Amino acid sequence: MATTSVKQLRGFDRSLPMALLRAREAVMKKFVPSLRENGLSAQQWRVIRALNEEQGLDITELGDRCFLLMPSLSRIIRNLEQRTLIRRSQSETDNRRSVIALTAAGQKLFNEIAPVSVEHYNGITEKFGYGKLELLYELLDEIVAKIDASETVSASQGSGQEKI
Amino acid sequence: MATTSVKQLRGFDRSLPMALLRAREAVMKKFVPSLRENGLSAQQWRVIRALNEEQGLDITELGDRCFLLMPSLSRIIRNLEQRTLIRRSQSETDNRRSVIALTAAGQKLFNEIAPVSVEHYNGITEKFGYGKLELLYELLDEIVAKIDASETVSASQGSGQEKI
DNA sequence: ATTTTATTATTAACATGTTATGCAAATGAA
DNA sequence: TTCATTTGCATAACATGTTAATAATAAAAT
Repeated sequence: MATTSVKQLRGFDRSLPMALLRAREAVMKKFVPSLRENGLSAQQWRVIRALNEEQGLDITELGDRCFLLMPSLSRIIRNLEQRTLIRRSQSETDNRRSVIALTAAGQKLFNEIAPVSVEHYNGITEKFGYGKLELLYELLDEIVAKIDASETVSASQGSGQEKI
Repeated sequence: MATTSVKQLRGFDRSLPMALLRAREAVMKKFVPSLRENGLSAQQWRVIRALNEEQGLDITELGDRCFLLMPSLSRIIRNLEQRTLIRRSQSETDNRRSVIALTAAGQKLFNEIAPVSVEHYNGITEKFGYGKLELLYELLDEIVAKIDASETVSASQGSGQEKI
């Protein structure tokens, strides 16, 4: 089994990015079609979900929470606004900021889809086991933390950005 | 902290797809820039890596190994072929198939990048711990297996799809 | 042999990922 | 205030993700 020779580049079966990608695909495989039936992409759903958790977020904050880059989010916001699932208004304290909120239609769509999402995740929890799922979350959080820590050398030192 | 009410839709911090996505981003964050310096995307690198492992793959097989869909792969192949990093020839037993191989230039590029990749993954292994990394692989493999198993009810029966 | 079906690969069309650029508004330094 | 810098957001340009449609070849069925 463990014929992987040390210090060699691992095969795809043991590539961490590929393993993470495969797991993500497996988890989403069942849910994406049900989103499509409602005319939403997975990313659009993330935005609606974030706005359901908290209304009136600006676009930068929304990007952080949904893990979307600004250019993608900018297009998604435009799309959802045209479909009147969200509403965009101007911040009163900062004229650069847009403030986003769900419309009634957007809220309604969320309420329709959310139960299916809950059921889906419950199914995965049941199949995989609650304990293992929690362990997986812990490991994922930890690997992110360790990697982030190792590159945040100081942020006040000059050693963070030079040599662009 | 753990105010997540049961049977509710989890917040983003406890969404499995998001956790997997974040982990993947963290792992790749350091490596993608070094690929870009060599004019390659992560996906193009996957293709080159797969061809280094085994030459003469057809495009379908390449897609399976690199976890890329045919349309994406079709464009990537065209791109890499134009840059003469790969060579495309016709299968002699099946006129539909293309057979792909690395050119000398492609092989050279692989040899230049591979050590950096090895070093990167060694760094992650060191930071995160070998045991934990193996545990993470196991959990990821297992969740994929469990999910796949649950949807492969029989494939001949009709009871595999309804009630999404 | 002819028809049907399945496989291989491409292209179309649209959404998103990603880096670079641009611009307007806010902030800070002089 | 004036000027430089930063921040918030949009757009450009190109690569990829994704579903659907298409063309060519192969395999199977009749």
